[in-house]
Amino acid sequence: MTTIRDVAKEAGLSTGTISKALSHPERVSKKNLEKVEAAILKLNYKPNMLAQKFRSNTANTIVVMVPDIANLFFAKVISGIESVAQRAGYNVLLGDTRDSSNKEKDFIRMVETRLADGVINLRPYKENDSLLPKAGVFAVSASSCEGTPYSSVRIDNAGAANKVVRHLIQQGHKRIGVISGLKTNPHTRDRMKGYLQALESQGIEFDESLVIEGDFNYWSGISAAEQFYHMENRPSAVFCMNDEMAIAAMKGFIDKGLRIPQDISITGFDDMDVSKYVVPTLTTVAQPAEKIGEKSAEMLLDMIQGKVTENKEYVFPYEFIIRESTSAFTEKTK
Amino acid sequence: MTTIRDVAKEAGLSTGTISKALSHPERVSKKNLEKVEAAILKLNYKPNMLAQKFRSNTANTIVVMVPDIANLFFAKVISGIESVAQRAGYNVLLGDTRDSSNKEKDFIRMVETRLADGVINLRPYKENDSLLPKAGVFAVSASSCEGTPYSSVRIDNAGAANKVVRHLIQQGHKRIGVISGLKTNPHTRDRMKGYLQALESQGIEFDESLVIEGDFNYWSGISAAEQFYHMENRPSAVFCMNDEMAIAAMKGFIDKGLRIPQDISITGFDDMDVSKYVVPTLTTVAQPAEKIGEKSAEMLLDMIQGKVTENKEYVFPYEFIIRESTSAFTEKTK
DNA sequence: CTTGATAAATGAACCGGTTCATTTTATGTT
DNA sequence: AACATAAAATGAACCGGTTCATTTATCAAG
Repeated sequence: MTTIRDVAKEAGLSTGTISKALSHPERVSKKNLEKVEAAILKLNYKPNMLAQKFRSNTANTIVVMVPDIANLFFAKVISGIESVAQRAGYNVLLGDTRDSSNKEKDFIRMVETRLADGVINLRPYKENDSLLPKAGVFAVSASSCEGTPYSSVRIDNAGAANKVVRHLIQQGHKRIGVISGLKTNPHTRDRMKGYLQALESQGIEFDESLVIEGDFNYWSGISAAEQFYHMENRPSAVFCMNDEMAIAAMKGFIDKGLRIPQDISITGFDDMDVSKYVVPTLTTVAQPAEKIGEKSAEMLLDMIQGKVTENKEYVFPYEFIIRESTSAFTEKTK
Repeated sequence: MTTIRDVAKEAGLSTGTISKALSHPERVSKKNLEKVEAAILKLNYKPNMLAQKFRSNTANTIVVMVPDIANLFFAKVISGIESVAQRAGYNVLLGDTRDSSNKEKDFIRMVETRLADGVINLRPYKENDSLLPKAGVFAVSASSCEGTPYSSVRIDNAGAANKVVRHLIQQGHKRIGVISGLKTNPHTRDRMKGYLQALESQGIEFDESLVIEGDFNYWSGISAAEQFYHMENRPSAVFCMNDEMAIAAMKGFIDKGLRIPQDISITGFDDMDVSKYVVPTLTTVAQPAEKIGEKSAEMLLDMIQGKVTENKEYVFPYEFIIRESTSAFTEKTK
């Protein structure tokens, strides 16, 4: 392995000059700059970045902790993070935590041990979550929820849910079912809040039996649809807390012979790509995933570079997209 | 920042002993091990991993170059890579190349500069691709195609395409359209080969006008469907080179009033999650994305650790999944 | 041709671990 | 108790960059 000393010898200069030629070429004479270049070329010298990072004590790396990369929403957020990080000369270390808090600890250790400069956490903060914040660890929570105790980027989940449900009510729906995420999930909590606010503001009484707990995955949507189908007094619309369950619910209802939206309206949350492909296309809430990623990365870099010291919260606007899966309430002929 | 020397002083031992206590505790006396532990706890010492990596000259990191993480297939492959890497104590550096070969060069530089030990490339190798292999750079191509000049993991694309098309022919279809990827894409080439082989083996003449070039994205599927729809002698089945275009084509045909599969059969490639959700569900080829990722990582680690020196090729079995979007050919009533 | 000021180059020290030849301590044997 | 041997501990050197106090070169003005 050729080192900077080899280059120095080859060029007939000192190591200090070589180093400066690489980092501050304007402070080296033209003549010597050429010599350095020639020597580097001749020896095919590649500076050892580990040595650089070690000496300068900056990893130029951020860790992104993601519960599951094979989730399109997260993948898009990461994409946004990557583009900002790359532009700033930072590397992105991927931390697939598989929802394990042990693994999260491992990744946080990376910044404690100077391997990375900061962390972006893609899973929402849970109460009593002792993981973050920690002294000396710069952290940002992307896709977070209300009340996160460190810097965070999110949309107004409650407001979005409120908007969706109000729309359904305005379309004449009175019995509006919910397929929620896990009750313990903070997003579930925020979105449920919006649902309840919407009912209340429109003077509709809350019926607990209309809420079926899912887990944000396909099969829970199928199973929830089944339960709704067999219900005595079936809801005329179902607010699903993500698109995956919404698409599953549609499939579930269709297989039972219901028509969407004529017999039952369905709404989702996230606006995954597929949501505009499915038949019928899905009414849903779009989160600017890529932008959330970009903003998170920008906020983290600002903290790392000392431009910002206190925690901040950034709330992105969401977009409510009305497509084919919802329509006005009509008295059904059974 | 507390260093190993601080710990040594606190414990009344030498740095060498501390270092050994951390890496080879069995070679340190019990008594001193306890002292070390106490000192570390007291000082809250975290070893500087950058220094470790620098000294030992092993990054324990692999770079994964991906053209686009927000693509579910890639995301799954990455997920597989991550799980293997994590288990082996390796970190995964994410390299979103956005299809730019400049960015690929940047990421390859990371292994040349000792920042990473190897590279997994998720985009297929193109002819005259001077990027890899390079001296001293361990590389594996996941999701590759025939004739990749370095270690690679892939499925038999040609064979899979052959199987799909043969199935359609056996169902009585004679005019089988193709929505291909970009002609320059190696996967397109391999799958096209399979299509041609299937036709030939069944004695059907190739009609060039039945091949419409797409780009693997949704809109190209829509546009191709439009072209097929207006064709004089429309095909009775269309082989799409990925699911996204297949789903788009279905939507395109449905919007024109065609029924699937009664009026036209559609097949995809990849078996994205959605493909079992769409109506009708899509007949397609499943690639074991996660396993491809795992295998790629295993192969790379074997190379890095010197267990394997020559290039290898691993071909995974694919799975042909027949769903609702295909049926036997029937004479249509226009 | 000095002189002074500025720009450029030098090279030793340093970052915080690991390594290994050497010394010290512990263990076992007769 | 004396000795051989093995186990444990030591600490200086090292990895390959960067940094900075110091030295040397450059150039304009007197």
